[in-house]
Amino acid sequence: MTATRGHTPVGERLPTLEDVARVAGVSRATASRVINGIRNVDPQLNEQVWNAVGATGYVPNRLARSLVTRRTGTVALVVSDSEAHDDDPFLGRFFADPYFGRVVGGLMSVLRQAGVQLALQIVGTPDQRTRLVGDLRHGQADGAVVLSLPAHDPLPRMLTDAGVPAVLIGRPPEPVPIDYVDLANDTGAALAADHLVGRGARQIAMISGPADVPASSDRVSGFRRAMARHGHGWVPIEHGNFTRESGEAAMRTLLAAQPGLDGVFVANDLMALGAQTALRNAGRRVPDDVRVVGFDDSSAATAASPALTTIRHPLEDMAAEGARLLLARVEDRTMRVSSVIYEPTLVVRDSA
Amino acid sequence: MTATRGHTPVGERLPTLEDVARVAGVSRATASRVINGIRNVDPQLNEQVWNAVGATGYVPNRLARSLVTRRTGTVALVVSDSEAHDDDPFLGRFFADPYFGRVVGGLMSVLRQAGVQLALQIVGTPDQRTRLVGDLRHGQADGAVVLSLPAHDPLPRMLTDAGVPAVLIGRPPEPVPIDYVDLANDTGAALAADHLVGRGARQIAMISGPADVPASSDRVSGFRRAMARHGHGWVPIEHGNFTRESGEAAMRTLLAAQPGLDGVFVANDLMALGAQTALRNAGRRVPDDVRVVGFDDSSAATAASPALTTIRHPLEDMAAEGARLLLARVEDRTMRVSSVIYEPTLVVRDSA
DNA sequence: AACACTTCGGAAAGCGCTCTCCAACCATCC
DNA sequence: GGATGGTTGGAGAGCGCTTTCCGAAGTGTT
Repeated sequence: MTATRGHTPVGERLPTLEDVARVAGVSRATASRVINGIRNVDPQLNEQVWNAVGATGYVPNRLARSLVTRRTGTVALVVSDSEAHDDDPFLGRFFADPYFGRVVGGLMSVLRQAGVQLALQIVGTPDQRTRLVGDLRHGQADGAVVLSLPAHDPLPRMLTDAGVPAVLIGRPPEPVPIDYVDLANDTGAALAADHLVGRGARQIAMISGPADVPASSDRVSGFRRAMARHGHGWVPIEHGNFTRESGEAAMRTLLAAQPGLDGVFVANDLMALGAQTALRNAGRRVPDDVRVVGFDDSSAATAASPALTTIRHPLEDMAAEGARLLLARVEDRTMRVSSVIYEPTLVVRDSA
Repeated sequence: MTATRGHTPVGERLPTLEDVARVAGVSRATASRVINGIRNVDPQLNEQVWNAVGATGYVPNRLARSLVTRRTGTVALVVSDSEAHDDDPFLGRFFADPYFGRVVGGLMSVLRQAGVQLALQIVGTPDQRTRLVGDLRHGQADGAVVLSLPAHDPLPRMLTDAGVPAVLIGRPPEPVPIDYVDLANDTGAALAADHLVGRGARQIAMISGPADVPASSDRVSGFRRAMARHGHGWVPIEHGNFTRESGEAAMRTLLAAQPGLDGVFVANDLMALGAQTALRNAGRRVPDDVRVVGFDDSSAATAASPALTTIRHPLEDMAAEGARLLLARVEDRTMRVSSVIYEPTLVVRDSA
């Protein structure tokens, strides 16, 4: 069936508010009021208008509406990657990682109910950043959720300066007056430390992520502090870059330097997978010879063998809270800048 | 610094084209032409306008522009889930699955370069479908990429009827004149069959997905046909629902019915993971006692132990092609309806 | 019955932009 | 020198909607 079958035809174009008004025998203003439920309108006219809406098959034009209301019913999900080239393979990995999807899922769980849609934006170059901020100031979207990847990202600051409602997933690398949700990474690391020690490990090392990523450095400092409390004033740490391969390499290095190692905390599950491979290749059994604790409780953790003991962050909940925070700020821009920190939990499986 | 620092102030509001024109000493029309690079404009005026743009910090308002050009520079990514309740836990799983992210990554790789952004939409109820189609007809987005989950989804048909440019990822369950990209699921299943037989398996079964999902039924029929060619006129098949748990359960059932089983093709990696667990619990070694072949080559496949032999689909490439197809149709709506089918490949790892 | 007070619908002014006309201008040609 | 053709810039009409501002009713009070 064609789209207008059964409707009062109005030529080729889509029915507009004008058409509805004409059919209902009222003015455009009245039709608008009825449709938006503004002010008391005579029940009689009210019905006439709704009938006309039905007869014409009218659907409001969001664009036109947004132009005047300055509200779009859209928030931007900005993936900020300072090194992004146009076909950065890194981005492919990023999207394929469940991290991205979990964030989207968490956001959508809140946004859907508010009837808000999510527009995905990727920015890499300074140029793209400027354009993005410009578009956002124009109300291209009502606000932005920022997934900031690089260590020194000017974007959060630019957004606050421009007065764009924005919320960060993960704390800003440098202090910026911006709303954010984050995980207590240090507490999570401490949980891992306590567990390793509790399981009787004596020679404990850590495989960390890049030093300049906040989440990563927080895990390092949290782990160091907790280990110190357990009497380990110094902990060998090897850096990786959150990939499986880097975890495997780091584990080999660690093992070479300290063959008696019997416990390792790895800053994410993917690297932990690599570490397990390295351990297996070195003839170590997990968890009997070496205890391994990961971080993230990603799907990799349950797929691993032995299944990974790891630190779980409620990423969906965090993202959902971020969405709520953003929506609140869109509503009231003068709201006090706030942050919400989530506590991670230890998930004990087989690796430690 | 405030946003207008260093700019010719124009009061509280953002600079408009009008402001630029005034500063440049030309008419709004001329300023518009310069900014959009239309027609030959006197180089002198051209420069004046660009200077004015710099001086005012002007950024075009996309909304206003879209309203008149009827082009938004946005395509919608529609996740169609007929059973979606407002807080459907299924959707959470869907987003967390790398499938979603890989599609997004593939789409973005093309869309980014075209300067097009992606707006995520989830539709479940008939009501939401109608609204979505209405919005799309209005040019809320230039087109739609549809991820259709349910078996009998009216959405594809609705979109073509409404004349909205759209492309499906995965073939439509019922024939609809709509562009789509898909995987040769049957060929992939045949690959698995050949491999299992080639490895010497004699008693082969399959764990399939829901019968009414095209991708799933194609894998079943492809597998059956290939097995028939190898002389296995009949293959026991147990249904799962693509989750790990259902794979485990299906494997147990299969094993109970046919203890001598020595090869199994599982319609996706996640269920294959579950199947491996069930096999291990039943004291079967993989691949020595039972060979296992999965499907998808998801991250679960490499994380599994033993690592999964599986069928790889180039999902990113497929999504990218989908984006290209859509962009082409947006450009030329009369384009012939076309589909692109990708060939899967066998990835041999340790499980078979 | 005259007054103030409230309620309600319509006219019209935008929101910021594009693009069609049309007038003005320049160069060219007979 | 006037007619011709080709550029180029400006005026202004929209795109579809919301919302302010008013005037016209309707309600209640003295």
